[in-house]
Amino acid sequence: MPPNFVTEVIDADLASGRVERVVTRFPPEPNGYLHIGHAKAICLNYGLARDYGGRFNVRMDDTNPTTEDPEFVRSIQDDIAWLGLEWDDLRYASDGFEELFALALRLVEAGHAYVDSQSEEAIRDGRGTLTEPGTPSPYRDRSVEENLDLFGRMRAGEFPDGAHVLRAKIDMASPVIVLRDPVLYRIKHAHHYRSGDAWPIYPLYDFAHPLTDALEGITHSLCTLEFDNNRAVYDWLVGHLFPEPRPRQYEFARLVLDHTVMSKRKLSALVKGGFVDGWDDPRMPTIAGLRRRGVPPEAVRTFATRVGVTKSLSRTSPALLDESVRDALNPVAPRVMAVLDPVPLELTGLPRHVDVVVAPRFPDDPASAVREVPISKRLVIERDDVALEPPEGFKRLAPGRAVRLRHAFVVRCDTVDVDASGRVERVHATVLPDSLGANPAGERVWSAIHWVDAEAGAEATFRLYDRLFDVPNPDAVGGTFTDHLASDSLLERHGLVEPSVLRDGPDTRYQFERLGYFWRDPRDGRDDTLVFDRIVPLKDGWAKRRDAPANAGGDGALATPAAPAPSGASPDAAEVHPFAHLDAGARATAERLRDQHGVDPAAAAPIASSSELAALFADGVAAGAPATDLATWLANDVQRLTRAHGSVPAGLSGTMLARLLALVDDGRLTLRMARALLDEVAHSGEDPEALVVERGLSVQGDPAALAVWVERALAEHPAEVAAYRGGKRGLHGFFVGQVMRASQGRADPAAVQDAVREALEHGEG
RNA sequence: UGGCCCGUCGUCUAAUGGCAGGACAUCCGGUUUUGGUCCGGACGGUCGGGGUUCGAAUCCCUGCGGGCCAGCCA
Repeated sequence: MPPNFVTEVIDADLASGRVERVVTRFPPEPNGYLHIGHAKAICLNYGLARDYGGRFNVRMDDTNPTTEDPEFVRSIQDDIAWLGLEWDDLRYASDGFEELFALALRLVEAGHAYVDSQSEEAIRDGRGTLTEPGTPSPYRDRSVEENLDLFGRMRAGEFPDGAHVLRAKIDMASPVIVLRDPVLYRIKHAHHYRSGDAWPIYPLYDFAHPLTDALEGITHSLCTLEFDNNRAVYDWLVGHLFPEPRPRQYEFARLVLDHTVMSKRKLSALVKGGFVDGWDDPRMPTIAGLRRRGVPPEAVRTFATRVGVTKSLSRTSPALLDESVRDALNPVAPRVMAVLDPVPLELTGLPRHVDVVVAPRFPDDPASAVREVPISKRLVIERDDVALEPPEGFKRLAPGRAVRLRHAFVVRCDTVDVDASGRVERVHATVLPDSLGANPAGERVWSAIHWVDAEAGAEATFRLYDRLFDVPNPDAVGGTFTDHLASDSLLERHGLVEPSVLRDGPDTRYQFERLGYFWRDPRDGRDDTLVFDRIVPLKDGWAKRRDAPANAGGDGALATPAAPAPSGASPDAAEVHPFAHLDAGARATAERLRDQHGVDPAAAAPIASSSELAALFADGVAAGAPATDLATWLANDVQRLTRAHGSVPAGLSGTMLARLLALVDDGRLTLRMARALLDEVAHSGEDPEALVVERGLSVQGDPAALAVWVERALAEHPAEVAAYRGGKRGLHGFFVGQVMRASQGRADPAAVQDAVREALEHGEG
C-alpha cells in the first residue's frame, strides 16, 4: 500500500520501539450491509497489517442488542471474504462483556465512575450545549460503596430499563462535550443474539470500543473522521485502565462517492422504498451490489488504494471506480458479440459455403483461443450503428457506405428501411467478395461493427446500470435525496448474443465488443434464461462527442445550483490589525512591546496573548537578547515548538534564547543551525554554547570549502545545470538548496548564493 | 468568547523548509478489423492577507470556506 499518514505514524512507532508489531482491526456493527466505504477501511486495516507483518482482526462491534442480527454477521463475513482479504481473528465485542464489566468495576472503585439515577431527559439537559457548560448530576458524588452496590444491582437485573446508568466522572464543564461524564453502561433488558439473556446491562460504544481494542492488543485503531471527538474518551479510558503500549486512535476521511449515497439510513430507504431491487441491487454501492453486478474484487481493492488515505474531506468520482473495473477486466474478459437493440441486416452475396467465422477470444493476443461464430444472410446489428443520413463524424453504416462486420466480411449498405418516424427498421447490404481477413481494394471501410446471426443467436435480456442519482451530491441540493434519483439508472434491453456463451461457465465475465463488460446476473440469469448485467460500459468517444452539445458542460455537476462562493477573495480580505482580537490586558502588553521594545506588532500580538511567551520575552531581554530578534523567535519558532510539544518545553528559558541569539549574532551559527539547536536544547535544557563547542559547530563561509559542495551539487544534477543555462533561472534556488542541505545547514546562505551563481554562470560548459 | 478536524490541477493524491509530481477526468495526435486497449502530447493547482527564512504548499499570525460534536446509537 502506498505510504500515508498512518504508515508514517507506524514507522515512527516501530522505530521508537513504542510497539513491536502492528495489530489492526475492522470493527463493523452487525446491523447492516457493508458498502464500498467499508471496503476502503477493510483494505486499509488489512493492508497495514500485511505490509508490516502484523495481525488483522475483524471484530463485530455488537454492544447494542436491539439492532444487531446474526444475518449481518454472516453477510459481513461473506463480503470480506469476497474481497479476498483474510482476517487473523474473528472476534465479538460481546464476548468481552465480562471483562468489560470488570473494567467498569475498577473505574467505580477508583472513583472514576458513578451511577447516575437521573432520567434520560435530565441527563440530556445537564449536558449543556455547544457553548454552555453542563451541570453536574446530583448523583455525581455518590460514595464508591453506593456506586458499587447500585452498579452490581444493575448487573443483577434489579432495575427496569432507564432507571440508572453508569457514567464516567470526567468534567461537566469540558468544551469537549463527549468528556462531560459520558454514559458507559445502560440498562437494557433485551435479548442479545450472542450473549442471550445473560446481561441486563450493555456497554456503550465510547466505553466498549477503546477497551475492547486494548483487550485485543490493537496497536493502531483506525476509524473515520467523525470519531475524532470521541478520541478524548478513548484516551481517558485506556489511560486509566491500561499500561503502555496503549492502543491509539487515528481518524481518516471516509469514502464519499459522487452520484450515490452511502449512509445506512439512506441505503435502507432505497431498499424499503422499492427504488432498488434490494441490498444487492447492482446499482447499490454495497459490497453485495458490486458483487452481483460482477465487479471483480481486485477492482475494489485497486480502487481503495487509488483513493488514498488522508484526513481531507473529499468526494470521489465514480469514474475512478469504473476505470478500476475496466483495468481489472480488460486483460481477462474474453470478447464476444451481442446486439442489445437489434435491427435486421439482410445480406446478399454471402459465399455459399460459409456458415461460420472463427474469431479470437482475445483479438489483441494473436495466440489466444478462438470461438466459432455462426453467420448467415440474416443477421442483426445495433440500431445505433445505422443512419439513413449520417451525422458529422459518423463512421458506421449508411447507404452506400461499407463497414467491416467484426471478425467477418466487409459489407456495403444498399438500402435502409425506416418507419414513419424515421426509425431504422431493416438494412440491406452486399457482401464484398474476398473481404474476409483482407481489405477489398478501392473501398473505404468506415469502421467495424458487431453483429449476431439472427437465427443462431441466443435471445437474452441485458440490464444496463448507471449512476443512481443524477446529481453528484443528492444531499447538497434541495428536497429529499430520493427526489434526485436518476430515471434511467436501470435500462432493460432484449437482444441476441452469440451462442458461444452457452458453453462458458456461468461466472464468465465478458467484454461484449464495443459495448462493455457483462456477466450473467447471479440471481435471474443463471438458468435457461440469459440475463446479462452490464458491469461497466466501455469508454465511448462517440457517445461523448454526440452528447456533448446536449449536455453542455457534462456531468451532473451543473445540476448543482453552484452558489458563486466568494471564498477567500471576500471583501474583507483586507489586512486585520494584529491586535484586533486581543483582550484589554493583552492589548496593553502588546502595545508596550511595540512602543518600548520596538517589537513588530505581528510578533507582539502572540507574545502578549501568552503569559509563557511574555515571561520568556522578559527573561530574554533581561539576559541581553535584542528585543526584536527575540520577539521574532518567540512568535515563530517557540510557538512552533510549543504547539508540537503541547506546552512550553521545560528546558526552555529566556537566558537560553538570549545565548542562542548571541551565537547567531556573533556569526558562530547560522539561523538554521540555531533553530535546529533550539529544538534540541529546549527539551534537554543544555547550554547552547557548550553544545556548539562540544560538536565543533561553525558557520562554513570559506569559499574553497563551499566550492566543493557547489561543484558536487552541479555534478549531481547535470540536467538542471543545462536547464539553468538554457534560461530556467529559477533553478538557482534549487542549487542553493542542494548545497545547504549537503552542508547540513552549516553553510552561510549569502556566500552559497554567490558561489552557486558564479558556478552556474561561469562554470565550464 | 465552545472545542476539534480539514483546505494543493475539475476530482483524488504526492512533495516532511529546496525543480509543485502522479492518477482519474478533459482535449489533441498515433496504432488498431472494438469510436475499446495501447502509445505520445496538451490543458490545469498550493483559499486570501501578513510574517519568519537565502529559500514557504510546508513554520507563525490572521481572515475566509468546509466538516464533526449536545443518543441511555455506532
